[in-house]
Amino acid sequence: MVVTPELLSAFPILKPLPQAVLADVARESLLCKFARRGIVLNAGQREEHICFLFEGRLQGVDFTIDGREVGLYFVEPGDFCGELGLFDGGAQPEYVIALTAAVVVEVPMESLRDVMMKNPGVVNVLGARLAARVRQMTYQRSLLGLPSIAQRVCCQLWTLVPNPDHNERNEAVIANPPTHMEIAIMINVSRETVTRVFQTLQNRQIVKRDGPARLLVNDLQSLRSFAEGKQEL
Amino acid sequence: MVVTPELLSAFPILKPLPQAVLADVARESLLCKFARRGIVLNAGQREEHICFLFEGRLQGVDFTIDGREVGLYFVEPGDFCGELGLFDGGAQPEYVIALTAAVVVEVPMESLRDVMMKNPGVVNVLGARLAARVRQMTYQRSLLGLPSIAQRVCCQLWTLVPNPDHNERNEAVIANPPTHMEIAIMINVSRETVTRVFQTLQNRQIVKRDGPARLLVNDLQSLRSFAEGKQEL
DNA sequence: CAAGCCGCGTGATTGCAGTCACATGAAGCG
DNA sequence: CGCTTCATGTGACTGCAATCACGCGGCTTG
Repeated sequence: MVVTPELLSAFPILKPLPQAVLADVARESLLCKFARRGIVLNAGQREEHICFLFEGRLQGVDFTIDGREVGLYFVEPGDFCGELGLFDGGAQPEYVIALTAAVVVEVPMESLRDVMMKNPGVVNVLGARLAARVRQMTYQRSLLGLPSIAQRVCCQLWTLVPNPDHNERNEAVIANPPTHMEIAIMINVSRETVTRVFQTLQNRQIVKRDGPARLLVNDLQSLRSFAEGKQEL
Repeated sequence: MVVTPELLSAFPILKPLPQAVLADVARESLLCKFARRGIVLNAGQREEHICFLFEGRLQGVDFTIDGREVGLYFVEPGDFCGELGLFDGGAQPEYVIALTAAVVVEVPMESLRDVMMKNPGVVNVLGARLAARVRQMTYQRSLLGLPSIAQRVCCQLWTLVPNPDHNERNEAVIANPPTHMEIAIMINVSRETVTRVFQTLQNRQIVKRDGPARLLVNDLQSLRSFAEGKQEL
């Protein structure tokens, strides 16, 4: 499908680029749709494109030596993934799969590498993004150190709440929430355990399902205090 | 203490730089010694230097909300840490502490940033290093997904074996090995559990202590098959 | 040299989350 | 429209690692 420069400029990282460059990149890019559970990026291969997510939710996953699934990060609309090879030419280390039906713009790695070489600003932005990724992974790792399982679930839920809502209001909506299983592999617990924590949160009216594609958080402040361990579930 | 350009060129990342540049950087750098448990980098602050490790072993550590220590990575001689701020100007996310007495070259972030701007090659090398860091964190995260605790310990031990020895011979030496506690926080287990696994490994003559500062691995292949889950402990 | 600290070793106990098994209900699909 | 698949809900059981408590020996340190 055709990709317009306007579509590309919807992504914060690409927005600062001059129109002419955007047009070039757009010409070489592809608009792809993925079904739920579709494989967006394959591990082990030298993937030939960077994926910009327009709609839906993706998850980076890895597998342990014995075949267990491990969740690494979520990708939200406006963000991208698969950029590691830009820096070292190496293979994609982890799989990226679609958690919901998703719309993705695939930009060839080569064209982005060219843009990167010519526009010093882009290198900096991409470097900053990679740094942010390291920070996020560090945070996620510290989550795994929490001894209380319920706290882990609440922390993960808290990170799924759109940032602007964190302090603003006392309720929020999480669109296209991950399934219990998908949350479970992020925080090293079993699916049933996540279900049981959600059950408790629902009983206390802290969260509420709103159809299959929306999760309401009624009481952000309570969720927060559980996440921070100020209150026990 | 005085830092010579020759000392700097002992580090693979700096080696390719022209002598003149190295001399400039050397003039602004400091040679620091840290005692065991010394704090090399502080979390939360905007640290003003990158630390190149000359001798000893460092560990990046974070803390959970409730104060538990979490191990993130080890730094070996020839490597460096604290570079994240170079990319996004942000604060150092985690602490870095000395596991053994250590000799460190502290290069001011500003001078390295200058070098980076002027030598496009350096940006690429630093970018590649950051990418390697992401790959390493991904691997470490997948370790945590392993259901068998003994396997986790063996995997971590395996990563401590110097790379060149991996396939070469059937024995190896780990210099300045981390304590059981320091290994424990890397893989989310208790100190006692690490001790018990080591006890088993010693009984089977797979590893052996050689004084306080050296750990002998007698049977690399066995260690490997435990790490890969091909054999149960 | 004595004191104290620290890293390591080890047993007993226990609680908690993993696992298994199955029910239920909603959503996709031919 | 019926069938299947998948996400979720829930109870019973159990095993395993965390925790606690303590001993031991070596190293620093005053």
